[in-house]
Amino acid sequence: MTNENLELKKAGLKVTLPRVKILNILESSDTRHMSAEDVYKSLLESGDDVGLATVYRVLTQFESAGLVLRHNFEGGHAVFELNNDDHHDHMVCTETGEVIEFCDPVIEKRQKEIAAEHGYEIVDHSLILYVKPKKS
Amino acid sequence: MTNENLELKKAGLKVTLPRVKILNILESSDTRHMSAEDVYKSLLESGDDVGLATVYRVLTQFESAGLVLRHNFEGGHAVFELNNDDHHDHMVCTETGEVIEFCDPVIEKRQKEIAAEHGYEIVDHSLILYVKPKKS
DNA sequence: CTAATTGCAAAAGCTTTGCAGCGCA
DNA sequence: TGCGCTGCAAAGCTTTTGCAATTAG
Repeated sequence: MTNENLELKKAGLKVTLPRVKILNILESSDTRHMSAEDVYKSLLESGDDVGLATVYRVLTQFESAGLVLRHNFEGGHAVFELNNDDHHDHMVCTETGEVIEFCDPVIEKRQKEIAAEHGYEIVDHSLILYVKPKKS
Repeated sequence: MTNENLELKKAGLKVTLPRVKILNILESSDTRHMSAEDVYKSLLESGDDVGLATVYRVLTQFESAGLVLRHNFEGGHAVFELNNDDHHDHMVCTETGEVIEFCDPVIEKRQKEIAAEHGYEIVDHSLILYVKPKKS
């Protein structure tokens, strides 16, 4: 049994064609961050006839199962990426749209401390830097 | 001339009733962070007949003018707050919806450094901590 | 007076949902 | 076979836009 199928089973999801195909696209795409529309178009290009509604449903199920992460960058639509369990934040280039991942222990630590100072603990967090190439 | 009117003039916007009223609501509301819908409902409650479309248009103009800031917290709708020129980030309580503002120099500094390490400079950033009350 | 602004309704864009039919276990 | 899944179309939500009427300067 393939790796994808195992992941689906573990998530308690039936191994269906649309789910396997969507998982494949997320795994093989060279852009790690895709919108539902991106995934949908990618399916169409591969000649696979999957409805957009199904793409949304499957991505939402994957998110609940912890297989993918959903981000709300600016621009009105959500983007999804495979969850590799290596937490990171994002830097989005405002000129090229390029997305760079990073993780900074100093920031992570301060976040926890700040929440604690206010009597809270962190459930989740979202840090996005909107950047542009530096003139050197 | 009132303070609000001056702010509008400075922003190059005609001093119209809807604009003054919306600015007033933002200034006098006890919840600093309001959605367009919140502002709209608040207007209706005051007996002011302003269209929702106008609320959106005015808030967008205010944002362009630097009078307000727009944030995309989770939940599918944007929230607006008056821009006091004191930069801060946000902590949103997932249980009560309460919004707490904070600013941490250590994090701010690291953000700039990280962007620079990748050859970028920061245009804008968004840091939101989703938190819950800590069991003590 | 004239250009900017508004209100209404319609449209747009992303996402979700109802339902009948299809497919995996 | 049976329940879950899919596709389609329709609806939902927030936000934007076209246009005629109104208003500020």
